[in-house]
Amino acid sequence: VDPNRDNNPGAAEALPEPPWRRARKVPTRRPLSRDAIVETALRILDRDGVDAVSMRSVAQDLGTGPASLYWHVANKEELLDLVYDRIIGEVEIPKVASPWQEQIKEFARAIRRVLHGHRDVARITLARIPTGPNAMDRMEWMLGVLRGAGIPDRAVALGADAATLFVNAFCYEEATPFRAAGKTGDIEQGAELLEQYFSSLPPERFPNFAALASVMTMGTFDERFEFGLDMLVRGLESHAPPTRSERS
Amino acid sequence: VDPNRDNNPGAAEALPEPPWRRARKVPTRRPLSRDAIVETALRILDRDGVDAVSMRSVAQDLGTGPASLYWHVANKEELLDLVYDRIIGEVEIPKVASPWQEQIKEFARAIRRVLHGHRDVARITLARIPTGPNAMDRMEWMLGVLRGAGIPDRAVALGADAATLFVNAFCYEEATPFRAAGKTGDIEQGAELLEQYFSSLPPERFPNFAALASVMTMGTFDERFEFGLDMLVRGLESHAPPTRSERS
DNA sequence: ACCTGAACACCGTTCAAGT
DNA sequence: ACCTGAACACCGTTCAAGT
Repeated sequence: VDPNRDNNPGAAEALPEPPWRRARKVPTRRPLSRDAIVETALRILDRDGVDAVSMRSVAQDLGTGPASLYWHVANKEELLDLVYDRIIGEVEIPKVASPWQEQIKEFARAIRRVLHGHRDVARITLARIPTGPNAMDRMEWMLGVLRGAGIPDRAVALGADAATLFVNAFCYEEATPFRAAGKTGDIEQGAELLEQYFSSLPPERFPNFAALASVMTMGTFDERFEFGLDMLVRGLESHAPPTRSERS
Repeated sequence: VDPNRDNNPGAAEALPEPPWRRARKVPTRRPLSRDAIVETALRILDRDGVDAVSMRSVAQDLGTGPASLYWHVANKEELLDLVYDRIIGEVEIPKVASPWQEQIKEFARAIRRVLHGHRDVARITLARIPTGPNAMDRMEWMLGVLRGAGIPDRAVALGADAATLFVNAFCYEEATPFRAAGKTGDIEQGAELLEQYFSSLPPERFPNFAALASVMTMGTFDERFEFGLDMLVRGLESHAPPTRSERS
């Protein structure tokens, strides 16, 4: 786009500017647009995390004031919706012909990977019902896989819902830095403090914590995710018709 | 507490004030305390929801300024931790002797009920690792039930984790008013709009949505919760040793 | 030991006015 | 049609000072 050019559809074809005429006030930036705003928000998110994305910070990065954004997006909520759908678009839909259980798991892992690639973006996924085109395509795919597995419609709808909830909630937790009793810190340090706390508990009141202390805090996020995913798929499986090997 | 009374442990036993002496400056409120602050925060939460709880609003209800709270709580995060543990204390630990599956389900339902009784408090549960005494007692109980079911330690720890995640995430979603593309509204209206949207989708791109449209949006929260809960318990069950009837 | 006022560095959104 | 400045009504937290 040439900002020195008139953008008037009804006008005669534009001619080159006469050389003696001064160029129009030099534009310090390209014009605002929904896309430019979303892109900027995403850049700030990737750089400084979700809390750093504000109407003000986005506006500042675009060289304008916060009020100017409201022509292009309804409010912050809508802006985050757009950012989110853009990120979900990065999730590749598995197209290998593997058993449906493995396809679902691989898809869940892909979502986790992509969310992880954008700082703590997972913290904005839970509140919203994803209706953007990218999210819709992926949900459509998931419904297809489950229906293809012979799971009854009701279980497909409710199961896909539960699966989405699990993945989002897990990533949400994972994206939240360790917080306990007002102290904020990183995860490594948090796990250590937590283990200390658990093993300091009076064992007569907390015999199970005492017995499980090592297992409770040892589980890495990967381990916890895979376990939850597996539980979920087992739950879904119990709604699927028996396979040939099970029937025999 | 009589505010006209000295609170000096080392002093001689207090006498009645001589009637001619003017009463001390009339105290407009009882002194601040952790408990009073938590109680006030909870009252505001119950009245106006989680977003209305701020250091400023709590302070105002107590007749003071926000800075005064910081002597008693480290920060807002810690205050919310305390409020949360207090609410979790309302969850009754099931003590009926029913099968472990039913105990877990009843417990999950109790948590949902209690969270529901306090507006959108579920929106603060996900980020925090509950380490308050009430939450710890309840987790201890849950670990006991799962271990009692013969589930191996690793599966107990990871399974309890996943179960907590599910209940909290579900209630979180349930507590969030319908939000889509920046529009905010209540849930009834949201379900309607969502159904409209789903059934307006091009069926050649979204055949599964088209087929499931009614099932997707029809599911009430109760139905979705029970389904997810059941899936979860089925997943846990698959880690338990076979029962007598299954062995035979 | 406990509380306070004032200040710092922020928010999202609206609205009349400008081009 | 698109952008702006200024204002409104908020935030959480700190810190020196008071009692």
